[in-house]
Amino acid sequence: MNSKKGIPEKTIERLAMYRRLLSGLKEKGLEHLYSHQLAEFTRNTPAQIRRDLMMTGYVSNARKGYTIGDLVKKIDETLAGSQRQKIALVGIGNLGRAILSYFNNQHSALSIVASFDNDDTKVNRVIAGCRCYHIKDLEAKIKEEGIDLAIITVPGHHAQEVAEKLESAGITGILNFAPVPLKLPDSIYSDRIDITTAIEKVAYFASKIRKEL
Amino acid sequence: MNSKKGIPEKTIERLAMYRRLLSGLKEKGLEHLYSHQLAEFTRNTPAQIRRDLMMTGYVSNARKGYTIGDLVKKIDETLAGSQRQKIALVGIGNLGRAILSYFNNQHSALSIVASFDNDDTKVNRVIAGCRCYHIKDLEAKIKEEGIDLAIITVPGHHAQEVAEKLESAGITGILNFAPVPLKLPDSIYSDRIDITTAIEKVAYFASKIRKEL
DNA sequence: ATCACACTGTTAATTATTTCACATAGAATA
DNA sequence: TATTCTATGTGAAATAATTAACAGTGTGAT
Ligand SMILES: NC(=O)c1ccc[n+]([C@@H]2O[C@H](COP(=O)([O-])OP(=O)(O)OC[C@H]3O[C@@H](n4cnc5c(N)ncnc54)[C@H](O)[C@@H]3O)[C@@H](O)[C@H]2O)c1
Ligand SMILES: NC(=O)c1ccc[n+]([C@@H]2O[C@H](COP(=O)([O-])OP(=O)(O)OC[C@H]3O[C@@H](n4cnc5c(N)ncnc54)[C@H](O)[C@@H]3O)[C@@H](O)[C@H]2O)c1
Repeated sequence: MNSKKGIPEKTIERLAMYRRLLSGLKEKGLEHLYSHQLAEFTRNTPAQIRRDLMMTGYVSNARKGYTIGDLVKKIDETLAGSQRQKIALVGIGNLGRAILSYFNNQHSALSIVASFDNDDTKVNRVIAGCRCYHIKDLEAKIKEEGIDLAIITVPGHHAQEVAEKLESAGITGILNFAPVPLKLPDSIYSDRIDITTAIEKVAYFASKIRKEL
Repeated sequence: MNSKKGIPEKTIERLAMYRRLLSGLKEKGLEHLYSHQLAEFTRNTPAQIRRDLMMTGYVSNARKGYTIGDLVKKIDETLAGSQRQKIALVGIGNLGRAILSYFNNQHSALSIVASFDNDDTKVNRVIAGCRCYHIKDLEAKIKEEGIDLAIITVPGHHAQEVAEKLESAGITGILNFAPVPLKLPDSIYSDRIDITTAIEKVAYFASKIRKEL
């Protein structure tokens, strides 16, 4: 019933964030809130909030604001969060392990069900309930488990090669932490988190602020 | 000589990325490249590249494309990367340690010079050449070392409190990994990396692609 | 020395995102 | 029941970001 054609990327990001925040508030016993309250929590404007929530098709009952439970449910639907999706993580290094142990405690609809490495000393280790397989078994395992998504945390110069393996294994979405843009067909959605760049950006704008004062 | 008023955030991010990529290419012996080559490497359009590089004020010599060395230097200037900035990292957990050991091997103008935790068992440990101090010494240490920036990797419910400590210690830029938006005055630039949200976004668009095919 | 070519720098057009502003709705009050 | 009042949903306006288009330029070929 939802699904116009095309919710903006930025809105999707914010919806995911609203959902997490709202779930937290619900657990604290809060039942209703207004756009300006959510705006306060998330550090943006009430207008933005309303426009974002509009995309979910949820209709509040005006005077009392949004009913948190229903809203969360509606965001779930919108984000297709109702469907379970399985994730593979490739590269059990420092970052990979951090993400693995963090993420699998958090989530419901998404979970990391297998990890891969090319280092034999890591194969068969179990971290956060998730076993590490050798990279050579990647395709078989992904097909066997019906895994849809992947997180890449291998060194930069291996990222493209790993991405291509994931592609031929049938993965449709990749989140890449390696500092290298991936060349992939449009039939795969891929996004990158570039921590170094993010720090450099903070450095730039912080130093700009310092100069202006 | 550069510094119009206000290079867009997105451009700053891309410039930082171009710089890293170009530095790599230079080390491999490449001296010149065209906007369409850099576009190929970074997975975007030549027009975008040219527009971004325009902001640095660098002028290429038409027929041969950009001289990589000079271009990197110009990006350095633009990103104020010439000035050294010191960084503090708060929260030596899984993620904090991963970032610390990664980042301090990488960079020249930016480095993490101190870390902080409230867990006594972590205090005084040295990771990647960086000593961990007790959080109660945060303000003193930051002032003593002249630290400008901070990375927050503490659990969500401590992030705001830590951010406020950083604020009163005089920090002007924060990169926050906790899944909580921070309330801070405009005199501090703060950005957030939200890994969970990023995965959810990939899940959304990947499943959208699957449906459309 | 001249020409032709391929790529740049930049302005203009397009597209995406955010903000504004207001008519509408529906609880609460009397 | 009628009235008031605050917050919503949404078109329209404003702003930001990307893409296209093209005149200009220096290089290498002739
Ligand atoms: N650690 C960080 O905070 C951080 C920050 C920014 C970016 N990154 C990027 O994330 C990636 C991982 O960083 P890290 O610090 O965890 O590195 P790491 O060296 O600790 O881990 C890399 C892991 O990948 C495995 N690996 C290497 N080649 C492989 C292959 N072909 N197939 C499967 N596994 C392979 C290695 O065995 C190792 O376990 C790197 O690309 C790094 O640039 C990390
Ligand atoms: N690990 C990940 O991949 C990941 C992914 C997404 C988000 N995050 C976020 O990053 C943050 C850190 O994650 P983590 O997995 O490293 O957690 P962690 O529990 O391993 O580490 C947290 C560290 O912060 C310290 N700490 C707690 N309160 C503190 C305080 N008041 N002052 C100073 N130090 C304090 C703890 O002692 C611990 O060392 C969390 O907010 C988490 O939500 C982590």
